[in-house]
Amino acid sequence: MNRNDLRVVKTKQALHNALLTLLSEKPLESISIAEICREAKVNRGTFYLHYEQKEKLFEEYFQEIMADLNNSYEEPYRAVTNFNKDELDPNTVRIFHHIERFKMFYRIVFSKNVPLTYYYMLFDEIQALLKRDLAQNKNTGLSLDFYSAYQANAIIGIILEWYRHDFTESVSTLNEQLVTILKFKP
Amino acid sequence: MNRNDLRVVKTKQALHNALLTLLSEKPLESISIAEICREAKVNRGTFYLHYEQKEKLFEEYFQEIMADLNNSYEEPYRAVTNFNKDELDPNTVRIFHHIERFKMFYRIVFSKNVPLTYYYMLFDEIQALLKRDLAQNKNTGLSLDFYSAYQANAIIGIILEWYRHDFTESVSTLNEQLVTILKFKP
DNA sequence: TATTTTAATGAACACATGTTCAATACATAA
DNA sequence: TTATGTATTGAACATGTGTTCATTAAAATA
Repeated sequence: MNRNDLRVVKTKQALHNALLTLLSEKPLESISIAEICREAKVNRGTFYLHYEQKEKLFEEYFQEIMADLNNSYEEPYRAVTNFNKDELDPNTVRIFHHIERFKMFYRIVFSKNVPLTYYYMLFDEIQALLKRDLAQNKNTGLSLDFYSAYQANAIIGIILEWYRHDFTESVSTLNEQLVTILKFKP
Repeated sequence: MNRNDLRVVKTKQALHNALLTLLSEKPLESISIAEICREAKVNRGTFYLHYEQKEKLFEEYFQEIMADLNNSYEEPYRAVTNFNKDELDPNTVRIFHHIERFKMFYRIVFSKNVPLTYYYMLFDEIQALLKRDLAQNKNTGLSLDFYSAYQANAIIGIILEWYRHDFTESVSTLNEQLVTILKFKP
């Protein structure tokens, strides 16, 4: 399957557009593959030539979003992960901006009936960012795998709670909360 | 639908046993409702009388596991959540024991193609435990919702990483890692 | 035990899934 | 432009999904 073949490009584009159209009408879980194909005017067999599930199609979008998280927010996010807690400026935390920007996607990612795949994609991305920054600290007895998993998922915990509040709080409120938590010594 | 009616009890039991039998052969995602009903010798229509999806059936088991997490581990877990970090004895942390005990279930809960539902059930349970313990600390500017979400999901982050290592590390190694992380001041 | 109530059944329905295969249409490269 | 390669199509098939409804069987209760 040659990804550059115009036929392939056309088909994938049609499926992408069809999914986006349908997503604006109803949630991912109630969209069928047959429906996507009807909308895209693509044979159902052709769908299976490119994707196993409708989730794989959505995954292609999500990868672009993960690239955004990685590229645009790497530097400012590092400010948090460095854990210079007392010098930390809430406004340098960019991750919540990113989430807010792609709110409609994260509503899907965090919805109950969606597979864990997307959660792992987000987790992997943040954990990789953290690992890069934490690699310097060679603390004896501290496993980089577990420590980065701990910190990465903690951040996602806040995002999860934010999602459950239907993203009502402002980005700066979230930033302040994170900074307060990181500074807090019980 | 009377939950005490013997017919209901019998049907649910048959479906429970059928699911357990099939789960020992293959993953949840590749088990069909029709298959469960054939195995349980229950009419497919009857299944829909009690559950909407096969996931709801699995959920009934998982609720028992959550009850175990809540009951047996509440007290010792509190030792961690009190954040008397320097006095903390790694052996008092019981949550990893619980996970290890129900390893086969958590393999399902954390697998890629399973819906987020179970993740939320685990998250809710741990967050509720934390909220109970953290309610005393009335720290200005610190939201209990976000702080407990942060801490609860951080713990799950460690469990997630453990799952990805296929639970190879020992429980005491996990306990030590958690204590080290909690003591660590960057 | 006899009567009432209601859960379970089987059959049928329209639609979705996942797969196969020969026929066709359309890019790419000669 | 033509020849070659291959992505796409349509049709078919077995199976699964989710729902309805009259009938049957088995509990609860009187």
